[in-house]
Amino acid sequence: MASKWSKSLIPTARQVPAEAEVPSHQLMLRAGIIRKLGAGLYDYLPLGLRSLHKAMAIVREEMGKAGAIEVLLPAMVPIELYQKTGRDQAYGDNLFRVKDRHGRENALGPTHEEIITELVGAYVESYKQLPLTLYQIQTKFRDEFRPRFGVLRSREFQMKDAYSFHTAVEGPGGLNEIYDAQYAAYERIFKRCGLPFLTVEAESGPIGGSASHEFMVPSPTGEDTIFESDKGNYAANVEKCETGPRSATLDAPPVGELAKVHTPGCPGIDDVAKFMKTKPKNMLKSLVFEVSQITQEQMGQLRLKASQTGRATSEGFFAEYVIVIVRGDHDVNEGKLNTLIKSKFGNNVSINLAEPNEAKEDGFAIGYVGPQTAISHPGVFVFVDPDAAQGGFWVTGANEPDHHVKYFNWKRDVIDPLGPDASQKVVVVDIRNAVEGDPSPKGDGGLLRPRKGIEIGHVFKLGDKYSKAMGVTVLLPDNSRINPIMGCYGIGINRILAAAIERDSPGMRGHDENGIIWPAAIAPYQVVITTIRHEGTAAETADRLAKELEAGGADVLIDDRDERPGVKFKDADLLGIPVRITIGDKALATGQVEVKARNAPAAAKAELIAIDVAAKTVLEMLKGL
RNA sequence: CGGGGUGUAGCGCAGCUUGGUUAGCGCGCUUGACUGGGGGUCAAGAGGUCGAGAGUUCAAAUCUCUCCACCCCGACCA
Repeated sequence: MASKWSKSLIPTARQVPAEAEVPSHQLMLRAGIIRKLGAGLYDYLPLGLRSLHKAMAIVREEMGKAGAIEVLLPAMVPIELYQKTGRDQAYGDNLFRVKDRHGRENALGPTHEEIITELVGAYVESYKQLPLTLYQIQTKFRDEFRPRFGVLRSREFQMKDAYSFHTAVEGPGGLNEIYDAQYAAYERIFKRCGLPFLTVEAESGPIGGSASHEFMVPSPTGEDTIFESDKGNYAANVEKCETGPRSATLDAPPVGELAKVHTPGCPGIDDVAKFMKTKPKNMLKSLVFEVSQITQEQMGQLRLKASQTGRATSEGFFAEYVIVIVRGDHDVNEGKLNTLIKSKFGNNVSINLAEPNEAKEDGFAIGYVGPQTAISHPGVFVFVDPDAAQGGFWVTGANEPDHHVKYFNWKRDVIDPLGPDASQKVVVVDIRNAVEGDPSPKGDGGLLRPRKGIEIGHVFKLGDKYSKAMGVTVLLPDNSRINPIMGCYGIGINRILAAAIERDSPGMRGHDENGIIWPAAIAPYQVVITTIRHEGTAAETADRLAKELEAGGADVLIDDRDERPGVKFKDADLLGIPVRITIGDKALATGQVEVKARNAPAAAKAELIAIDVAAKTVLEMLKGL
């Protein structure tokens, strides 16, 4: 049955609620799709739920085609499961915790690797049962620092999360095969949802794992920064984005005498630059990181506190602190740093910005640290970005509070004093976030260009991180046991809706000055029938057309309200239903109705079509929307 | 968590500086009339713990204190 507007709950608003900043948020509120209940908490009204369900249906179909099987796990899970993998710590305050009446602690799941692994551990005993891909569509909870942009970053949201289990990475049934199948399914899903998207290499973050890709809808309102090579053969999230070779020299001759400058109350780059009348790009920024070793059992909890500045461990030489030096106008990339640290010190270490007071006790003048620290702290490693490993007029910290130096020179002030240790202690390496114009890592002369994107999907190759931590094994043909290899694959369903409204690519605009322009596949209705006066023949014709359209598979909303035509037209545009059929006396007199696509230019006239063929014509039209 | 800001009718806002009738305006809502192809006109209405609590005062939306919620920027993150 077609829906009647007057019988539904579609509270449209003329004015934009003050809290909404981005177009999708504003329009979802104005069109009566969502309503805010609290920070990052939204009611989905009838229109919103319809779209959500449509996106879910597409996801389910494509998951099925990719061989994934649907399950439903509890949203509330015992905290012990997350403790087993250390993610109760890794997720930190983002994890919602609830105590039950017996005082038992539970988490509201932010993502379900542990829970699915537990399930598979219980029932999957043999390699014969693998590969296995399970998925669910479920409400996830994350206690975001700062929920914002409406449903783009909310504290409760619908996620499709799939998990695959394998005995091997390569070969038939291996992780790579399923990863590729999920990747392909994602491309089909987003294409069907009418989203212009690109896939980028990504950092895996607290989920962990070896490889990962994100699916991004380009949009100026996106929170992620993507870099693309202008040769079109490389794209990555800034968190992951590598750069091609950049030249570096620590041998450049000094351009002036090292001079200490009193810079009272200027710990920040910008303050110092202003104070010394120079630019951040002429400064060296030194960040102090603390390296800690972590045992497999107590991941994320045990921190080794060394008494000296450096010491020997089973891993070999072990630094307690690492200094990272980048140009003042650049940012340290913690993902790159993490990878670097792990390759140097082993997988059991983690790295964090040093706690200022602790570091001060250990002799670091936080806020005024410079590369010369490497000399006074024998155990400290120094990683230098190539752009910082140059000659020039460098301003940097003097390693004492309220003082900086100018004319710092690598060779004279660090390399030579260190002597033979220098090459081991001072390492030049790509350690910063990419910036516009950096060389592409493909090394083909391409240059990196930035843009913003909304992350709608993310796929990961997890390896055995979770199966190992959870103690899950399967038997192989030779009767040996392994921890299954895993992949995981997430889609933010709510974000599909917001991204559809935000989208702005040629021929794929998600909104204009009049309202939303839904892609037909996830529009709450495909057709809205607007009667100029809802009575008599017009009302009957509306019902008749609705019936024919529904027989053809389209969802129809009949605007049966006793409103003036102007109001109905404005609301129809605001809602963004792909096709509007207008029924008025003039056309009706000649047996016709008017048909207009929402994405047609506002000035374009509606097409007059005979009632008998109207449904057929509209159904045909919808295929292209 | 740091910085900034806002809480007055469903939505958007004024009033607060300088305390003083019954707290206003626009949109929306109700009723009636006229109207009827891009957010109509007129008339009559309904709707408020002024975020909460405490204090000062003869008197508090307005001044003071405490708390709460929300928004923006940042640090951190799907």
